[in-house]
Amino acid sequence: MSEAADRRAPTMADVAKVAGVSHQTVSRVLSDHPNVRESTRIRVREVIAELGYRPNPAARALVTKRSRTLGVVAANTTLYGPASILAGLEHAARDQGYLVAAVSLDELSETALRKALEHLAAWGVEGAVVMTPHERTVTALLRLAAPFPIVTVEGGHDLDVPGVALDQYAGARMVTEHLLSLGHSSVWHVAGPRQWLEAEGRYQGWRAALDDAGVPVPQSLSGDWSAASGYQAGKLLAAAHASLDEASKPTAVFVANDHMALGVLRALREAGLRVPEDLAVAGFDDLPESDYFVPPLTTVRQDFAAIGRAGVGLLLQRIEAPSAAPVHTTLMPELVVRSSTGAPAGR
Amino acid sequence: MSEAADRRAPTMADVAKVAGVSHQTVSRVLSDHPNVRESTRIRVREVIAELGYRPNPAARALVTKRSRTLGVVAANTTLYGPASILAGLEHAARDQGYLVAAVSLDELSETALRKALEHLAAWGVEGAVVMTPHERTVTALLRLAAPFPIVTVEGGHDLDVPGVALDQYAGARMVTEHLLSLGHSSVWHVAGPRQWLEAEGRYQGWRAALDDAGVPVPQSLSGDWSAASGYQAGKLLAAAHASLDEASKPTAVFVANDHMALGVLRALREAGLRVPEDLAVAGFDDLPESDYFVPPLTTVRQDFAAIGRAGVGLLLQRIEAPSAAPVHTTLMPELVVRSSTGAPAGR
DNA sequence: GAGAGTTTTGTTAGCGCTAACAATACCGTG
DNA sequence: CACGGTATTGTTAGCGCTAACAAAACTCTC
Repeated sequence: MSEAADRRAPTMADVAKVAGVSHQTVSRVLSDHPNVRESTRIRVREVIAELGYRPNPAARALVTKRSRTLGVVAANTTLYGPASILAGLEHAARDQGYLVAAVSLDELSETALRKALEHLAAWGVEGAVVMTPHERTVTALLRLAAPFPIVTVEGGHDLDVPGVALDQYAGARMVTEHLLSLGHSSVWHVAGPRQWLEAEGRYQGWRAALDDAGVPVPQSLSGDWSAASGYQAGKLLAAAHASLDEASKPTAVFVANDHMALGVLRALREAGLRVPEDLAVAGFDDLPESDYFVPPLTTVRQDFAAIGRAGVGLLLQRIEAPSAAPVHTTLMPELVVRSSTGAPAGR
Repeated sequence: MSEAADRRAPTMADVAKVAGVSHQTVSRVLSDHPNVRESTRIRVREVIAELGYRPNPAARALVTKRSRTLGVVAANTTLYGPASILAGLEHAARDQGYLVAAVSLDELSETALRKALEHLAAWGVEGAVVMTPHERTVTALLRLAAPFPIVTVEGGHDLDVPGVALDQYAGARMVTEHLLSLGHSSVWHVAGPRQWLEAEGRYQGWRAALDDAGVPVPQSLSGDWSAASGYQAGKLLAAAHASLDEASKPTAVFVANDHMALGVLRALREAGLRVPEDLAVAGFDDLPESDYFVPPLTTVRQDFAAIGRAGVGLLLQRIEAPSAAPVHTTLMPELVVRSSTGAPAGR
């Protein structure tokens, strides 16, 4: 630290001078170019370490036209699912040498999405993953032309944008069939908001399972994913249980996510109904705490890390070959059976 | 689109040529420099819109030496609290014209933190917010010299790094005093892991409240923040309730977070204890679903958006004046009373 | 309507890096 | 040891932008 006032970060030229080579040779060492004599490589590496040299990413991006940055646009990042996917995406991107710029949408409007994409464009991201659970977001995305490739997560597959999604339909079928196999004459459903693609997929899977089994399809209820809305739906279920005749009263319900299922459980309990004896309940998501609900919740688990890896993989592929046909990746969920649908005594 | 093969993005020079001005004038329009004739400004703006010109952030960063990017390092981003803070930080940063690069730590080691900071450094962030809930992370942070300013969130205040934190101590006192005011002879505690600063703060607040009230301090239990660990602690509490004499058995417990409180509630229920009649329970965090636990949980709420704003504010301040004395901001939590500590009948 | 000031615009240089090409150094061969 | 070839290194240009300075163009005044 004796060299006075030289507080600015060392540049490639500084390294070159100290090592007694040209700056280009330093650049070659940094990019692992094969044609560098071993002794030179070692010497340059020493000087780099000694000076604490760090390549300037802006200069590199300027000349290579690659920012090595990916954007991620997500709504509801405080929910377990989206948050897990975000973490998975970041992990995968970092492994590939990319920085992740996160933008959270606090509202699902086209305007908010446009602003988010513009923000990312202004910083020159090479591509972005957009978590588009909502129908509105998807149509907005189709209208909006971003200056970089885009991949969707949970965005449905009838798009000409590549995407990764969990097979909501299959997951819903699994739970419904599990409930039917337990001897229930039918299965009720508390759906999520219809404009959410996940809600729609789960609804369709539930219906298809009932249709295939040839059992009657009860009126479906719906909520907004929150425990509060599940509680309201649960009160309706309790009322139906109390007032309908033996043949048509609900004995099993598939709730579209675990948070709402929590609300349902509470409402049933308050109404004096026992789970699963009077009414079996299943959810979707497998929150870490779902095993500690009263009773522990049967639910559907998804592999978020895999979703993140697939999303980043698809995006990088898209960046390399922007014109290739859009690819869709579908991941399978897994049924987790706990006592809310059977084994009344609990763990 | 008639100009063939001109697929590359327009540059400032292109805009200048079309508008019949020098590129510098375009630059001045972009940066709202006052000395530009109004008619020129309008003309340039038109051409910018017409060509769909977007300034190249790498070129700008190269010459200004400002990336206008902030890093955020966080562990446990799938938990409600950290996820909310992350969203708050992103929001505040975007308002200030900054991009947020998110890095999630999947392990709390010094190595993981170092790698995360190096990753951010390699992309030239101007500063970073590090969410350092764990003692180990904090000491690691002190050892690690990042080439940019750092601000901590929930990192404790005995550092020479500026930080924002919620007053855990005050929050814990509030709950404990609330329970004492209800007539309980003492309050038990299920703590978080001791190395977590939040856990420590809550523990100290609980103890201080008991000491000040001159009541006996029961043995404290502890968990790892998860519902599973809360369940284990709950079993111990139930056992204590069953076996201790009337004077020393637990009648009230303050659990260090809502997830563990959920586990405690389940264990107590399984043991046949009623909440709040046999044992009052309070948590900390106020999850969106805490109002739907059985029974609804008394807890402590924090303002995450405010934490985000404060963090970004502190960081920007630090970037402007890196040498200023470290400032610490403390935010006050709020007690939310629900039926798990009283009003047994519920809502 | 010339001179001094004030706007407004243009010109030049250079941020730190990589790509392309040019120039050496080194190798084995006959 | 001169030759062609290959391995290694150096030189030059330029990515797209802002800062600093230089030059016009426009104001006023008297």
